[in-house]
Amino acid sequence: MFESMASQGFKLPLYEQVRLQIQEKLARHVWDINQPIPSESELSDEYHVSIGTVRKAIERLVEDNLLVKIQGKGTFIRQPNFSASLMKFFRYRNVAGELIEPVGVVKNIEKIAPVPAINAILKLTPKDSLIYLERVRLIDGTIMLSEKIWLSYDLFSSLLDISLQDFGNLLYPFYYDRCNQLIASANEKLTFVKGYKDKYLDNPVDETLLKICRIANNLEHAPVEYRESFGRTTNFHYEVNIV
Amino acid sequence: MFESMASQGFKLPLYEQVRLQIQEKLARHVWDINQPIPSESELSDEYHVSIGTVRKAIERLVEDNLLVKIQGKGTFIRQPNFSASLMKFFRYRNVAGELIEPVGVVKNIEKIAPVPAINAILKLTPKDSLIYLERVRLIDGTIMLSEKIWLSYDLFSSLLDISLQDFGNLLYPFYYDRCNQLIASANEKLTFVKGYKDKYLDNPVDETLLKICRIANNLEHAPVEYRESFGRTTNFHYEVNIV
DNA sequence: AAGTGGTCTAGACCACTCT
DNA sequence: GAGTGGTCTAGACCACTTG
Repeated sequence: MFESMASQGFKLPLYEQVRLQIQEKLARHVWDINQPIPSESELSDEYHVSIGTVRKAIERLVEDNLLVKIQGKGTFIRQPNFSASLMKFFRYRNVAGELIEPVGVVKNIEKIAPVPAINAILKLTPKDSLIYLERVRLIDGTIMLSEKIWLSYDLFSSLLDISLQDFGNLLYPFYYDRCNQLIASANEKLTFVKGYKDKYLDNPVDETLLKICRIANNLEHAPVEYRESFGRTTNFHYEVNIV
Repeated sequence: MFESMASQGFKLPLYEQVRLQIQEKLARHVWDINQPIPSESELSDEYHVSIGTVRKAIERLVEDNLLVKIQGKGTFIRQPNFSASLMKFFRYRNVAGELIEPVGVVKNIEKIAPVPAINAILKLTPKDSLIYLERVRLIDGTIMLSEKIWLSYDLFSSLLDISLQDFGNLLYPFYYDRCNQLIASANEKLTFVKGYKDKYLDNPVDETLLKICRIANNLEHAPVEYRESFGRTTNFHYEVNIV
């Protein structure tokens, strides 16, 4: 670990250095996703640190939801579960009275010039290009939400190769599969607007609409998506756990 | 630690037993809140376990926000900070355009008979009495939110001794000081209602109102408060971090 | 200098899973 | 039985705070 001590600066604890090395290997998909990663004793041999130090490094990665330990079997790479995702907070009640996730349909995706406010939010330089995406969300075939999404062009350019109808119901799996960006956390602000007329949303002009602004972050806590959603309040349902 | 091993059942790891012992002392206010708790080596002597085991127990209590470690000084009991609390998510924009927390005024508090639905939410037996509390929240002197709050009578009976005007702007400090209940987590559901006429809220009858249902939990993760808030959407602002 | 928590080690034994 | 992670120990040295 001596070279990495030098390259990382002398202040970083050993277990943090080990953590970064493992995290880097995870990002490079060095290990088979269906097999356990090397055991703690193997890793302690590989990095020439004690097993306790490896355990502490892995402990951190488990906290960050990158790894899962299973006693007796090994330590595994966590598979993101988008269908039961923590990212899904709002639902609508359908005609049957069930709370369901609105179906998503992408209407437009294009490369656009930088927008100062958005570039600032996504912590990009003022001259970085963006991807702009329009998407609607439907309940029982009716558009309830209209979403405007901005992404870094550099990170997400491969999304432009997908034709609109090939986008599935969820976007985040595409971010993950195509662009290697796993959305791990987010900040949401809910406010209300009145007199807003949306391109896709068929709302009475005097109706109060919900506006949701989301900044979504990847595993490295870097903001990678900014989203503004305009939604009808009828049958809307938002649920969140606060800790 | 042998007696406690017997009383706790033989399955609980040592560090969990130590954690529970420390947690119990915290609940009984055994230690001065302005002084560090006994050092890790003192605790390892007291409980006859290794220092690593004490460290693991304390680690858990730090994660639960019960303790704070400061290197070189010691481990301290965490003081709840209600004014900058994690519990404050919604704000309103005042006439000056600033986002502020609405001022809270308690209008009514009384002991009431059990309500099956509420008793179920608070995980009480069907015959446990309740405390019912009505409260309004104001911005610039205008009532924007009307809150109905239900609490366990057994846990919160001492609140009945407080006269209405002595309740401060915040309720949770009273829960903590008078009833030893620290609110540590919560679940909130936001929906909308139309045609609801509130006793305190001076809203047009056709106005869409926000309805917030909150279940708030103490440090032991037990639900202790159920709250339904009806609010006007004008200038409303809700913000949450999702992890 | 003394005391605190922070890092790191080496090794023991236990509980669980697979074959 | 062999291999995995889970628990627990005993002791070393470092970094920070206070007197």
